[in-house]
Amino acid sequence: MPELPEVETIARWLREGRATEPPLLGRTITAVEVHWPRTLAAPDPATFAQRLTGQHVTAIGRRGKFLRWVLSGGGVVLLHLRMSGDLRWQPPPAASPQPHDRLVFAFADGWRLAFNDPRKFGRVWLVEDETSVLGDLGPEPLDPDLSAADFYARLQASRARLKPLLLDQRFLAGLGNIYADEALFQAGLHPLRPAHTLSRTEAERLLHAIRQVLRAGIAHHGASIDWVYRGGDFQNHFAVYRRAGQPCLRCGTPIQRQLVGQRSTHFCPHCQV
DNA sequence: AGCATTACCCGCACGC
DNA sequence: TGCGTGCGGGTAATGC
Repeated sequence: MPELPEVETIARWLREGRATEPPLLGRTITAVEVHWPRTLAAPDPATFAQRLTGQHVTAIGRRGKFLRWVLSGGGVVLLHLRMSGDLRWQPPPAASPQPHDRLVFAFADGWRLAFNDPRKFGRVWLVEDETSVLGDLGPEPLDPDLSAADFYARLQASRARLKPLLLDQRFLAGLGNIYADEALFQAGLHPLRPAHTLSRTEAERLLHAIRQVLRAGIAHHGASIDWVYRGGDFQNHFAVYRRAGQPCLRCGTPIQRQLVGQRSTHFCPHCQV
């Protein structure tokens, strides 16, 4: 799934539609099918379907890795695709559900939008107060209001290792495994380095690297590294992720792979000290 | 004790 | 066939 860049991309095409797909904005919801109830974090399926019927989405946004739909009649739908979630438009006439369709939104003109999720990790909420779900998220790395000084202060406040810290959505919202590895490489920082040991200069370098890597990921519509998602081509621009044993693009030293906090982590043992 | 940090685990599909 | 791996994070367990 979709780390931030892909969520950004999905938000864009939900808003604008693609050549062969309608935009989500303004289309009236006539029914909601719940094929896998556990996908709904809240409320219960009957309430969810009843409250959405007759409404339309007036605005689409993103916060961290959450997609955000503002509803005409009040309330907000939040969607998290996790590892294998996907949103798929289905043209009329309505066919039987695809394998792994967990939630299907049906619209007045016959088009349908399916939340498809093989691994069943994805979640959808319908809330009045979105802070109940998004409240603990850290700042947006691409927000210009996040200053280098702020970022340095946040690093100073933590004794955690850099890699797990970058994946902690309370520290920073939206970074995932690929982008954490790529950003640490670009900043020349070792993933096991304790956060509070970074200098101001190193903190500034890291923030800059994070922003650059995220912008590159967005520009390439995310990465397609396995069967889950095949939209973007950022995988062709990885410096370290999934390149274990291959030569570092900067110094030629073989890239190392190591589990850190249960997540596979890739780095150059020479460039990242 | 109380906080911060880390490990386990959740469905499923794929490649070796 | 079996095993390792995974674009994530809630919760239980552990560490300080």
